[in-house]
Amino acid sequence: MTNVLDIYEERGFLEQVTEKTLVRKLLDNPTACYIGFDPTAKSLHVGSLLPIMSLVHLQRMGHRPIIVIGGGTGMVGDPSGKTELRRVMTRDEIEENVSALKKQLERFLDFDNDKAIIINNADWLTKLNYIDFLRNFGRHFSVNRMLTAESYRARMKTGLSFIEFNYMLLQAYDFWYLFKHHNCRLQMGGNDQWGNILAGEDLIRRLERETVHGITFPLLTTSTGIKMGKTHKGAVWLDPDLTSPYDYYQYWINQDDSDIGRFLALFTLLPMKEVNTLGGLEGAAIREAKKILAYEATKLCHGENEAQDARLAAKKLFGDSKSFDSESIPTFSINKQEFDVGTPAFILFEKSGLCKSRSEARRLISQGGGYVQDQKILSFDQIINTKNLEDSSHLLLRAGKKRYMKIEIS
RNA sequence: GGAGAGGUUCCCGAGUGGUUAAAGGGAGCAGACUGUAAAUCUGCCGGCAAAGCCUUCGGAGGUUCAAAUCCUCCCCUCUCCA
Repeated sequence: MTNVLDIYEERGFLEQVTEKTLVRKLLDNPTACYIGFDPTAKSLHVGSLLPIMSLVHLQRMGHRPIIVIGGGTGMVGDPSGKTELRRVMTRDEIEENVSALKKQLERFLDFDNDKAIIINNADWLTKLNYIDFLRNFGRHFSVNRMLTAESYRARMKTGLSFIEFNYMLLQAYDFWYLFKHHNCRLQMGGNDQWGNILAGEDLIRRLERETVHGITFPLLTTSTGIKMGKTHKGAVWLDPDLTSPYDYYQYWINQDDSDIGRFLALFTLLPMKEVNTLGGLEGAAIREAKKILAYEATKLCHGENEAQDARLAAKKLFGDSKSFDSESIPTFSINKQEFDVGTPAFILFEKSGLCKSRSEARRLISQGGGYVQDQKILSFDQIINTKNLEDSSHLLLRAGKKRYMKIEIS
């Protein structure tokens, strides 16, 4: 049987490992492994996909993923990767997010019979007593050591508050808690978590004289060096209400050529043979690989049907024979009366959500980036009404080359 | 607690009484070129039915015909000292 570690290695998941031979040995047998997720938003986004995929592989190989939602640590704020003090969230906000995230993860992992579990660290962290905590756990942390951690060193210039400084202790405590209660001997996370993971490993060694392990993943940036998952609309969410499966599919298909091979390995479950073949494509042929990446990634997140719809919509909108009727193109409804009267183009663009403001819509159209039924709109205040429909039953607006919006008349 | 520096539009960062919706860079958007890619070039990049008007430079007041810029108080951050 293959060891997950080999899968990770082959697919490019590994950045740092505490000790490879020992981790491999550990993973020869079913193991509980934890990853923490921040409840700072009500949905996970593409940036969290890498850890999620790592758990998918883990579970497929017979191990047990433990997802820790940082409801407790979220109240403190992880300084890693942040240049500024994080906003402190209220308990209610966090609670709400915790349940939303749980739902999303269920798409990727099987939680039946506790094959994977989700827990909120607020359950144990909020019960801690300060003095007891200091005496029993705080004594094992050397401030001198902590200050050498990259995450803290980076903050020495810009400032670091005491509440954030404690984050590392809490995450270490998490690891210890999971070790005690769930026999968890492995923690994974983004490379910015390395220091926190080591702190936990260290704590468990001191308290329990046991060796546990950690793995970190590379922090993904696109080839252009930008953090993944941002578009002009903001983050790319896994929640279909925040980012439609159509947009999700489009996000993947628009990735840089040079990222495709790497992303296929990380974000799909295709066999590596296939990944390597697709990743080796060059020139325009890469588009085929992108289609597969987009389809597979959408399928994992939203299911097969949604992925097919998104693919079909893309084919219709971007293929040779353009057609404008597809189910999964983002749609905006307008009532018939209002439509018959007519609306200036820039207002329609703003209303439908294609543009964030009317000014933006004006600019777009003035610069020649606004289309109705594939016809360029010549002036921003051109009236759009029934006449533009021609034979069609609905209207298709386009912003730039790639963003579409279907207008339905109801 | 003391001394100093600072908080500017998504981010970085200029600006120290009118010519400032605020330089420059990054990100983003559009056009050209393409392959729904990258690179490159060009334009845009607070809002508004818009050659005008309105709102922005940590917050609240004040001086002035005129304030991001000057004064007062407050809040926050950093550096050094305790």
